[in-house]
Amino acid sequence: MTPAGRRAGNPDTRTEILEAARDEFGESGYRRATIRGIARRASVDPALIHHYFGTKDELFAASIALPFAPGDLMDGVFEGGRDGAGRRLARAFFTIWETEQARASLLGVLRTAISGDERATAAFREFLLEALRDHLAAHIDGDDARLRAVTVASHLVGMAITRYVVRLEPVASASIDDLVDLVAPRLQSYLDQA
Amino acid sequence: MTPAGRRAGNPDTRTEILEAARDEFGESGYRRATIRGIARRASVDPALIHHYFGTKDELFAASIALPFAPGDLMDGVFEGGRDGAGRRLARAFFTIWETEQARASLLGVLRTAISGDERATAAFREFLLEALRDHLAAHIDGDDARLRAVTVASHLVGMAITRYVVRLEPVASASIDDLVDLVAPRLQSYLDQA
DNA sequence: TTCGCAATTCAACAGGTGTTGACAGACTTC
DNA sequence: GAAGTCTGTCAACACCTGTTGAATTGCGAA
Repeated sequence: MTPAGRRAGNPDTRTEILEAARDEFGESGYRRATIRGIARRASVDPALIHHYFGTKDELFAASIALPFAPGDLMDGVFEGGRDGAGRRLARAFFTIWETEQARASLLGVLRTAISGDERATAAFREFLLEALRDHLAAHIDGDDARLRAVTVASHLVGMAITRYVVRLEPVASASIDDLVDLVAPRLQSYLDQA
Repeated sequence: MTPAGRRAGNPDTRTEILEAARDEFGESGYRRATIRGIARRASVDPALIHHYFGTKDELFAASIALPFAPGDLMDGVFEGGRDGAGRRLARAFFTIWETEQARASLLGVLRTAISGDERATAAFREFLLEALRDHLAAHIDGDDARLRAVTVASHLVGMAITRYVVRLEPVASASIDDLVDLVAPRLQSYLDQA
């Protein structure tokens, strides 16, 4: 189709590849996604992907970079103290998932981690640890603080799966406001119970 | 290694293959699991698998059969009315996941559904619908009954993922009693709120 | 203008995959 | 004990995968 050699103009093909990769990994996870599929989506030869990003591993790593720092986000959630933190947490969580780029990245990580790949699982575990569990536990009292923190994280992960992965109604097309109203009180109760 | 031809004795090789398949699909999901890997685990030639089960699809279908009927289970949960149903639901859920065979099957379904395979996702959706959402919603009042039912299911799915898939501590090695104590009140509150 | 470098494709590799058909050995039945 | 059926392996197929090296074309600087 496309003739060999450099194209006319100065198209940002590298970025197009990265976006195609993010979408493909988001839809299929690491294993099911193929270099050839990503190349097709970016209208590019597979070899070009290796030219820019090296191995499939490195491409995946580059494609799941998040447009925010989880730590900062958690700081915002607890800025006003524990009162209302459940609500702010729920809103922050769903808001992130609604932004297209973040959703694709998060889906890629989630799908890959759950697929059974040991390295991906470990990475996801670290992510949940640093981003959620430890920050949450720091604001919970009692000796089961970490247990309750992970339970909060579990609830959120579960919501993401039914809404964005399985797309089960009526959660899939509920408004964020409704979801926050519903979930926030239970999250808060996990945080508060002494 | 093993000589060609029928083996001595009457070993139930078919069952061994099925167990190997269940374990392999449970660890890796449909895509990552390979016929050759299952054959290796069952100490058998790959062709024998096709002889017994036909295609990989059919083997997967045979391997995820659950040793219980979800409908019956839900009947038990609501037998004594809505009072205490949250607790009975949580206990039933974790108890099932603790039985080895069921866990492998459930992991296989979960991993495959979340991997992005459209057919598997649809199947999982139907499963959640029939097994959880509709049964739960029938015992919840208010016009957001289905929304709250799916939220309950989401929480449970999330717990299964952190405990059995990601194995994030301290949820991974908490006792079932502790988990039930923690989660049941919130499930109950989803069921009760009018 | 020319020259080097970056962008891009082409063709091929080595390896893994599901699946198939032909063959071999042991149990079952008459 | 011979015939037939079930259990099992071997060898090969067609296909898809990630990856590589060489070749081709355009851009920017000297």
